[in-house]
Amino acid sequence: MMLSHLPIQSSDSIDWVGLLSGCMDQMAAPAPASRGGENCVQKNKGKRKKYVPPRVAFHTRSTEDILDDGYKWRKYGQKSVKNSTHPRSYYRCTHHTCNVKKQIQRLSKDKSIVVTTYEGIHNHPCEKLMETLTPLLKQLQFLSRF
DNA sequence: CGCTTTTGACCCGCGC
DNA sequence: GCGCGGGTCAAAAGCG
Repeated sequence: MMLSHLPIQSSDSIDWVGLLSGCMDQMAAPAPASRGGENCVQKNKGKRKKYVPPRVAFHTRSTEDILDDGYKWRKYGQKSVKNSTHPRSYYRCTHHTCNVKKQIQRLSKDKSIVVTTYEGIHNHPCEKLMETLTPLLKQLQFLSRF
């Protein structure tokens, strides 16, 4: 899991709100069927509820809406929510193999706070992260020899 | 030219 | 059963 890597620049505080439901054991999220009626995978099978994908939410103090966390996101919707004057944006990871979603919302109380909610786990490596990490890892390996 | 964003419509779950 | 709120789709426009 790589969740603590976020290279957040313009934020001075991150509060985990976070629900880590189901944790990492169900990271292989089944691809959603087309749209509409088929997306409710295993409704009442056994005692499982509904299949809740692992979901993580955290608050970030930032003036920017979009936190570049190393992955590429494509926006697919925007909705105004109740209890908030600001709209909520829906993003999806652009990797075809990876159906991780995230939604970004601003607090109506404090518009300098951005709530980012991740849903699902990336099942592919993050190139940007690797670029950053590789030289560090090499250095670590080198240093650990002494 | 290909990919992303925008935006209204559509669909579904849930509460009443 | 119906209405509302919230999530997603998809066509068209926009941008590099």
